Amino acid sequence: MTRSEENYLKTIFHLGGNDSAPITTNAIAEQMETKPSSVTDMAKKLAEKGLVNHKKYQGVSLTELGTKTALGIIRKHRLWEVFLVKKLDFSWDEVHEVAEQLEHIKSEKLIDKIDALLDFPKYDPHGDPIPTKDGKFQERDEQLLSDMSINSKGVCVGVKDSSAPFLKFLDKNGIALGKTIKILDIEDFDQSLHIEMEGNELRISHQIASNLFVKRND
Amino acid sequence: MTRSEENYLKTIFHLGGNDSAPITTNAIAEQMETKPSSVTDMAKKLAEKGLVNHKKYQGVSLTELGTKTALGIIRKHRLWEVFLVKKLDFSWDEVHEVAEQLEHIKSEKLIDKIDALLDFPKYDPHGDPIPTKDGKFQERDEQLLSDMSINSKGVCVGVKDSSAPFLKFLDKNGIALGKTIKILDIEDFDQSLHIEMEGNELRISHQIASNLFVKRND
DNA sequence: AATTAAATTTAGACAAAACTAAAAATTGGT
DNA sequence: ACCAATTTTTAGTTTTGTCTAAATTTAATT
Repeated sequence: MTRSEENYLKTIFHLGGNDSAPITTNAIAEQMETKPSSVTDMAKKLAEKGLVNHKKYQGVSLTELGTKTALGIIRKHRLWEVFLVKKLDFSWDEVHEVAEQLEHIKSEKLIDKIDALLDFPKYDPHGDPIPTKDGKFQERDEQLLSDMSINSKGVCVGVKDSSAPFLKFLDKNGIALGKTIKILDIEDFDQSLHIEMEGNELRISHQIASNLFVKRND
Repeated sequence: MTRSEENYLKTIFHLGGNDSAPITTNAIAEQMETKPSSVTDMAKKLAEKGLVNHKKYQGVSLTELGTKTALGIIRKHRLWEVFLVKKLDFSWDEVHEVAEQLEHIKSEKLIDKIDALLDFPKYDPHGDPIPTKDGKFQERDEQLLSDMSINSKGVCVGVKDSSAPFLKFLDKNGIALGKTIKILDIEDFDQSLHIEMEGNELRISHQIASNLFVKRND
């Protein structure tokens, strides 16, 4: 497996899609900031290796093997992110870039030892679940803060957008995973939210709320 | 810097050589298990980037910039080796392969944090010195066990050959860095050594002794 | 000094992964 | 059902790093 092949598999996985709703080459190209023709070339190669299904003009979907492989890479990415935050004091907005490199290191023993060192974490610093060694996902009961109603409460368990600017915004406003948020009011005009968090009240836009996952507990 | 360029610089550094005694393309090719013509191609590229000096048919030597770059890679390699042994319980014969991959990760912050986590080690698990951030080497007063004389004593401080088979041999015989060795006798016939180490006596071949660095202390 | 042997470089080719531009297939609208 | 617009693929080119085979330079020997 080359680095490029691994990156394609990961992207295809993240774009979702299944046999009945395959991913278009255009979508993959846009996500990877490359050209559709390059995607077609790679799709052929991956199809030959049995990692994706690809019918001409009909898009791409992961095979079982491809899914397993993608999950392995995502597992490594997320474990390295936890390592960087917990052991090396990186902040959650700094880890992605480095993990993009570390996820391609080939050593089963290495990643298993990192897993053990971290005491087998279930979630990465952004709240995304870490697949188990045998490719199982710990799905979680969660919903977007923007989908909740007035007076409901929930614990912040993840972010949908894990870009540095968004994460820095959260830091600046004291929003972090594990904190409990109560919705005091929702503005009719722009759907902005008035929330309470650890005794403090603050206002956040709908766009912020629609990128925060919470676990409802009221 | 591509991975390949980094590997060439590292190899050229390890082969030693200086401006008055440059490394031949053949030597580099043999070390890297590639062809001399490939080395010539890369030598040109590295020369253009100011990393090596290369005169046609006259071999290759590192420039100051090339040396600095090579030391940076070697620093990363050796720090990762220490990490693998101290934090993840790898044995010293397992670390090289993985470190060969990890040394190419590009993040100054990452390697500085690893350095700090390990409490700024001066030597790697094979006793090789770790260059400082500004490219300084901690040279050490050491000599080969095979160059010492009868009745002299020394502490084992490094291995010349760090291949897995040799390291496993040492493990099997209880030889490790930090142990004190006294030479009881040297056999005229084959230069094999009769040594004492922590109360035990054993016999080792000249070949073994010529791959063990000790610091004399008698 | 000439010739041969060895080392090194050049020239041309290939594979991987990308690109551009052109061709082909699909989709949607009428 | 057809035409136009969009999407996707093909064909041909580029770059990086490698190779083989041929040519060239250096070194060694007589």
